[in-house]
Amino acid sequence: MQTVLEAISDPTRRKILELLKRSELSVGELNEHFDISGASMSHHLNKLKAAHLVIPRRQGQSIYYSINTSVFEDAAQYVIEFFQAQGAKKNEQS
Amino acid sequence: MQTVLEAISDPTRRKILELLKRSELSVGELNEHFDISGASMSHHLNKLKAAHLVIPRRQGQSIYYSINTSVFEDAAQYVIEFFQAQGAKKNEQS
DNA sequence: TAGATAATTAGAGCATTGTCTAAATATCTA
DNA sequence: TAGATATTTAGACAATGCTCTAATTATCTA
Repeated sequence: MQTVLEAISDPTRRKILELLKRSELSVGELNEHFDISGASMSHHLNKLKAAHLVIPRRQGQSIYYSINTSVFEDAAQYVIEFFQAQGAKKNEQS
Repeated sequence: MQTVLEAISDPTRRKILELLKRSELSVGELNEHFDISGASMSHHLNKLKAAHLVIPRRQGQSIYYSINTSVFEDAAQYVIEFFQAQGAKKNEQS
């Protein structure tokens, strides 16, 4: 979970995830949405891969990335619970 | 929101928040739960303050910190939406 | 097989982060 | 007012992160 939270703490990587939520994209297609080098894009994709948030699929010369739904949902669950515990505390007090 | 996500990407700060969700604590009381110096604890509390996730209250020589509920809930909402959009996409596809 | 294209890896530069000790600030109490 | 206690700030240090260009790897195609 640590790698997931670090992964989504960077704005570029959150934007990558937002784009991939809409559709699978190649590295080149992804990079059209940013002002960074291909090497930097690879760096961010490596972090997302390390957190198992994305999955690469080679097709010819291109590599297409897509969201790893199961990890994405696990992360959602963790973060939601982390924050909602406060709501629970509030109810206890009232 | 950026500062909030960076704030919760650190394990020490998440643990601080978990402790404060249960009850307001002074810096010294908080620090008993960690193996770091008081200066490091101050550093983390500064980050949490910068994200408006916690609120300090001086009482005598001690400073008590508590969760800033409204920001905490805003952050929850943001993160939930960020992750749940993927669920929405899944439904579209099915 | 060469050359072109797509992506990753290597290596360096610079900023940021988390840690520490020491010094400074704020408050209490004798 | 002095000394003690609680916390923050200053300054330094090592590790990590994001960026770049250049080189490397993998694939396709003529």
